[in-house]
Amino acid sequence: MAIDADKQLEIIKAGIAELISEKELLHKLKAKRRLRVKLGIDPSGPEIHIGFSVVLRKLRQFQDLGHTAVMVVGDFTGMIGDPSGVSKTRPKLTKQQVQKNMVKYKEQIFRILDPQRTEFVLNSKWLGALSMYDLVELASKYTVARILERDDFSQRLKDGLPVYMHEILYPLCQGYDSVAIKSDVELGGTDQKFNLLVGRELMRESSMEPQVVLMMPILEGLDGIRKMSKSFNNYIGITETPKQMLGKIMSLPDELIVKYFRLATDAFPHRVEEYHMALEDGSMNPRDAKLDLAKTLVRMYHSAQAAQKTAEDFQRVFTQRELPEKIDEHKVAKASMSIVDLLVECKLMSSRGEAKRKIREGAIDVDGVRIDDINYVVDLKQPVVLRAGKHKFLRVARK
RNA sequence: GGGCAGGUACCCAAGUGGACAACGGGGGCAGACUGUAAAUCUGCUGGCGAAGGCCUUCGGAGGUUCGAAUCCUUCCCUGCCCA
Repeated sequence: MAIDADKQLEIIKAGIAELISEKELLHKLKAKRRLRVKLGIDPSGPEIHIGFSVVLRKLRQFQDLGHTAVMVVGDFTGMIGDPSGVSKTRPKLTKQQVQKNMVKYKEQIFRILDPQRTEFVLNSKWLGALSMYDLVELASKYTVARILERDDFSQRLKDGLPVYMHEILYPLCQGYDSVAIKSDVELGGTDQKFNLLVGRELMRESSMEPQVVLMMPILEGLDGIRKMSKSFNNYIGITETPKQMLGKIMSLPDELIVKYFRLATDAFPHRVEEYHMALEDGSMNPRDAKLDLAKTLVRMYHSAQAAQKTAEDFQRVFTQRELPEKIDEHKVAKASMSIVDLLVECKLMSSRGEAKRKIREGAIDVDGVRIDDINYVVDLKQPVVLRAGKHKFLRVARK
C-alpha cells in the first residue's frame, strides 16, 4: 500500500457519520494488508439510487486505497426483509430472479465501484447451509431483550403490531455474514447500526478480530424528510435518464442542496463550502446551486454534454415556458380522435376517468391551448403537441 | 387450549342493515402563486358512461334480506390477557 495509514484514515473519515472504532481501524490499516470491506445489498429490486450511492462511493474510496470490496448479496436474508425501517415480509426470490437481478446490479454498481477489486458473494451459500443445530447455536449468542431493544421492534410491540420470529433472526444472519466472509470493515447507513454491531459480537464469539463499523449519514429522498428508498418512491435511480434525474433534483427541497453535494457528488469540498456560505447569507439563488447540483449528478452518471443539454432544455421549458427541444412522438392511426381516447391511447393517462378529471382540472393542452371540454376532438391531420400537467409533453402524429 | 378486541381503498382510520364508491387525515396528482423548491389556497384521487346511471370493492367462502362493509355460519389472519 502506497499511502500510509494515517493518511488513509483521514480520507476514510471524510463525510462519515460514525466510526467504531477509529483506533481499531488505524490498527488494521497499519497492518498493511488488503482489508475486506463488506457491504450488504438487497437483491429484491435491482435499482441503485443516489441514496445507496453514498455508501458505495465510500466503498470506492477504500478500493482506491487498495482494499477489497466484498458485496454480500442478501439472497437468503432477502426472504426475511430487513426489519430496519419499514418492514414487510418479502416473498422468497428464485435463484433465477436473483441471478437476473445480480446482472443488473453489477452493471449499475460498476458505475461506481472498481470491478477489479470487488467480490460478489451470495449469503445463501453459508446461511442456507446452516443446520438447525447451527441455528440454535447462533441464536444462543444473543438475548431476546437485546434484540427487542431495537427501536423498530419495540415500537411495533408497543403499537400492537406483529413481530415475527424470523425477523428477530435477521440481525444474527447479517452478523453471521461478517463471520463467513471475515470482514475487516462493514459499511452501512446509520440506520444499520444495530445490525452492524451484531456482526462485531458474533465475530468476537468466533474468536475473530471484530469488524470495524463505519456508518454514513442517511440521505433524505425527494420529499426531504424520509430516507431515500424505493419503498417510499422518493428516490433518484442512477440509471435514470438525464431528464428524469435533472427534473427530480430540481424539485428537491432547498435545505438538501448542500447535503447532496457533500454526500452524493464528486464536487470539490471548497466549492461546496462556497455554496454553503452563499446560500446561508442569501447571496445566491438556491435555484442556481440546485441546477449546478443537478448538472453535476447528470455529468457523473451520464456525460457533461448530457448535463449541459438537459439543463438548457430545463431552462427553456420551465423558465421560459417554451417547448422542450426534443419531444417524444407517438403515432396514431386515425385522422382525428377524442381527447380522452387520445390521452389514454398515448398512456399519458391511465384510465378514461382520470383523463376526464385532468381535463376538468385544466391540466391538458393541445398545441398550447388549454382544453376544457371532455368531448373535444383532436384533429390529427397535422401533428400536434399534447401536454399533460407541467412536464409531460408528447407529439402525436399519424402513422 | 380459553377469553377479549380487531382485519375497510396506496397508508392510517370512520362507518355497525338502505342517503356508501364509503367521513376525516396522510400520501399522490392537478390548478393558482413560483425558482418544476418550500409555504399557502383550491380541486381531484375504483372502472365504464356526455349525463341519468351501471359495474367491481370493505380478510376468504357461503347464507339471511327487496337491500349487507354492516346480521348469521364457517374458515384464514393479527393484537392483548389467561393457561
